[in-house]
Amino acid sequence: MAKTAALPPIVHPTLDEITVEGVLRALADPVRLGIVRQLAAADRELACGALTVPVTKSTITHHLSILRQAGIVAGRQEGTTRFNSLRRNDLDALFPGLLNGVLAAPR
Amino acid sequence: MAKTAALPPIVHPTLDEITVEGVLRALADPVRLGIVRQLAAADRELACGALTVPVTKSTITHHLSILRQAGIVAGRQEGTTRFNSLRRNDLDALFPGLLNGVLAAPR
DNA sequence: CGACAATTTCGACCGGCGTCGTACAATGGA
DNA sequence: TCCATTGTACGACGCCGGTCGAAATTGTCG
Repeated sequence: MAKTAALPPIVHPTLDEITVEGVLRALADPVRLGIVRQLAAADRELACGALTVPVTKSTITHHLSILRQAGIVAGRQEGTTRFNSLRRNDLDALFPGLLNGVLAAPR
Repeated sequence: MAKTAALPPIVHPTLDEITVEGVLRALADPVRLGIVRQLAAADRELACGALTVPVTKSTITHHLSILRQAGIVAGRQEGTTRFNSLRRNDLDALFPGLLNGVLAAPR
């Protein structure tokens, strides 16, 4: 009981808070790019643990935080699990073609 | 004397040497993004000195070098002046929509 | 030739970021 | 109730990269 009411409210930037530079900075890291690619390929929500990345969990948390702040990823809490999804619609609306161009890249 | 430049041979990556991560890293800097925007807006070659950026000349050189190595900018030497242009066609071929998305961004 | 203009190179500084390990919190089951 | 699972918070460390100033290179014009 005694809910310490401390569960971190997951905040996401609104459309007008998302900047192209923030998005580019967030994507300009191999680990984060890998995460985005996996989310795009899965085309559904993925838990942190379902991501295949060459770093420790705490680092994953850090990267997901950056991706969320940049407006690229949305997070939804369910129990002890946090599901992450691509904000594809929002990104396409703001920067048409950007995400496609990135994902279509051979490398 | 038929001038065959003994100047620094300006090297540019070929299409298959350009990586999306390199491009994203290069674009993920406000100064470089400003340079790219100016080149895109001008739609022609621009000399270093014609760029409006809040840094020193030597820093501009550094940024242009990175943009060139990333495959975003092409350089052409003429006298003491170096003209820079966007490799728009190449980028569009590799990452269709990426450049447009970036340039169309409100901010 | 000599002065000037355009840009690069070099060296140095320093702040930020990616990384890890450990400790901690919340949840759901045995 | 105890514990396993899942993820976050925090502090520390090392390195990469953006910045500058000064010196060097190259070309142009008197």
